[in-house]
Amino acid sequence: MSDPLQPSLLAGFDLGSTLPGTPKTAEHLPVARVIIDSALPHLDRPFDYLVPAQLDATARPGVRVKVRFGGQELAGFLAERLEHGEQGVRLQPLGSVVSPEVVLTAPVLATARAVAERYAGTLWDVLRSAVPPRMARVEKEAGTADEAPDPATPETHPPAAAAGPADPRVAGQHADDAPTGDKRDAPHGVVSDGVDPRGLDALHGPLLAEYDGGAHFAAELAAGNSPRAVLSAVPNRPGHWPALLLEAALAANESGRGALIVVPDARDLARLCTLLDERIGTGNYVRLSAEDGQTPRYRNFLRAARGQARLVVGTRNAAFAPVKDLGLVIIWDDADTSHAEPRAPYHHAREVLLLRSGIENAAMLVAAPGRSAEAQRLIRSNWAVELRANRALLRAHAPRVIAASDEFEQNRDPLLHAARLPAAAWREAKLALERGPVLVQVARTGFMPALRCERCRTSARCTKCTGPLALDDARGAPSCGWCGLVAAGWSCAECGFMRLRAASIGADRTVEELGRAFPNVNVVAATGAKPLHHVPDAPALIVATPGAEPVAEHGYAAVLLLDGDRMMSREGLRTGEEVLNRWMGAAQLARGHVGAPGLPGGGTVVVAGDPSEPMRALVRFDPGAYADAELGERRALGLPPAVRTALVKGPAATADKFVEALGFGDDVRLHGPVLAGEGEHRWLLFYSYAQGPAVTRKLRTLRASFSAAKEPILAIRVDPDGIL
DNA sequence: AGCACGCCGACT
DNA sequence: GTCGGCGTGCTC
Repeated sequence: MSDPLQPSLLAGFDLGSTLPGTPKTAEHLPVARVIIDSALPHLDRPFDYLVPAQLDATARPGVRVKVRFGGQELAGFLAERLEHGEQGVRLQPLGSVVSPEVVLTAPVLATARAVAERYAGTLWDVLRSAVPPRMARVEKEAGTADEAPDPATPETHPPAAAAGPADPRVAGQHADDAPTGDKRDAPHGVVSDGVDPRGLDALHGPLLAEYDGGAHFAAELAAGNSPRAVLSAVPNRPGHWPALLLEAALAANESGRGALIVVPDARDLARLCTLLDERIGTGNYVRLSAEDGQTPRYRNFLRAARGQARLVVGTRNAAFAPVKDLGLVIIWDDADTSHAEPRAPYHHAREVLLLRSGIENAAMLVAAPGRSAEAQRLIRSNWAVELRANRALLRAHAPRVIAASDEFEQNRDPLLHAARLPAAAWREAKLALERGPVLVQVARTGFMPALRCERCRTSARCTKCTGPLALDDARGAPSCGWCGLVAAGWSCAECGFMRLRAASIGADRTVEELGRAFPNVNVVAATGAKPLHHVPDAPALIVATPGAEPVAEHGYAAVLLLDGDRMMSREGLRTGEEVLNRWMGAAQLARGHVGAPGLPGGGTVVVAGDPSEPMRALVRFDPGAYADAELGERRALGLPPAVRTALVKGPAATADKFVEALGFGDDVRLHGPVLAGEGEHRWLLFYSYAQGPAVTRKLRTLRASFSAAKEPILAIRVDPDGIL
């Protein structure tokens, strides 16, 4: 069909052509620069084609095309139309325009290019996550590019599990209504996930103004300027963060610009969308999430691409969403690991938005319950301002935090010991259960994978390299966490016993044990596998793994953080930061110490474990200070994110040759080679932010020439997480 | 992945 | 002198 030599396509197009049988080319801008779908690094550059006259109208920049390349038909995006191609190159005709829909806008392409450059990856890899696959049927559905958003046609997501009942009164409200909304619109009796009906009045107030510099930030947004800010949200305010982010987005809308909000996962997205449905109406924003399924995802993507909404919200790939006149990008909880793309080039949504805000001259807001070291770096380098919560407000909303070092207390009562419950935690929980629900955060199984001898409790180690043995679901048998050796037929080095016991205790077992420690109390589990979004304001013990904590309507009377020591014991540069973030995530769900107007007070957080810096930061409820101290320390040690890193991995000979050929001097620290799997070598590079662009450019070009020389393609990861 | 082009051996 | 082996490199 796309073969230009087919007579059906040639019919009528040989008039004025240079050769008989050659189709006539477009008169104006006859050259199309095309980005082709190729996994090969040395082909990661645009190629030019001639636009046949018959494709002139549809071959616009940003459309999907098919082109002949080498011997095969390849998919591609038309990047731009030009008057001339490169000198001395015989151009082939464009194969076909797959769809007239413009799915790759110029700023998104520029962002994707910057991301590919920043992560030393190929442009096509980035575009694959930036532009969802085409679903042809969706394009034919009702609704044209010029049609106004129609709230009566819910072209959006399937009903989210957590979504509350829709309020018909808000349908038809438009995004460009006053950003503060109308107090009379507060729906009474509508209880939705994370939104306290009694607190809704507060949602309509200027929430940003509660942060130092927040009012100014909002005013700048509304005035059409592009300020940049980092913010740690005030805890214990059900529905606070979605309302806060919406307020910023609406301020940007007020200046006539679009806004984009990226959240870590479907659960957070459901919370945000519930609020958006109530406040601006389902038809007035676009939701983008890979979890919605391909067809709804493409349908929503098209609405954004056609400019039918000025607010786009979604998970990490939404960072590339086409938003007309983008004025503000927001990332919520940038420390959440879900923001990192698991496929090449492993880009992080925060970095994508950072690059994009620069390219589109858009404002940026990095908001989180805690504070990542990267966000702190933005403050330290004066790239962004810190919006600090009003201290009185923070004091009222922050819970009382008790650090319980459990060493001596723990062993007294066998029931508490079994439940890993320090006496102080038990006492607080007992008291709190008279006032409301109590959250118990336990570490995820994967977080404490150590195995021990079932008889003598000696930790199980690899016989070859003494690395820790771990039970891997995929393999079934225990294997070494360092060298990967499968330890079949293990026996204890200390006592010879042959059975292992998992040192990890899953949420389900904790439920059992807590049930015994708290007779007559309702104990339920909330984990990733068994999610629970919302719990009523009634006495109960809620056992949850980090990230899966349900929201309590009026906050938890107490929050117990039990597995601190186990979580802290994991090796890794970011362990402290991750643990604090997990604690903050749970602690922010506790009631405030004093209690804000309309909200009960008396919230307590008990954190069990040995004293540590993250624990001190939690007690002070100051994640910013902790991140700042961490960043200072990393700078002194020359470790990320104070510096940037890159990982090169592949067959030993190629990897070594590659690193040597990079030819970096003393300004790039080289570590390696480390044996990484079967015959593979891994190298680590450390370099400054200033050198970042030069280093990644070199990595890309060298990888391209290695690829052209038919060397095996190396894995390159820039700023990899979880390696150090 | 395909296809051109090139260098060298075999056959007319 | 010409045909065709397949090895190397390019693909708009």
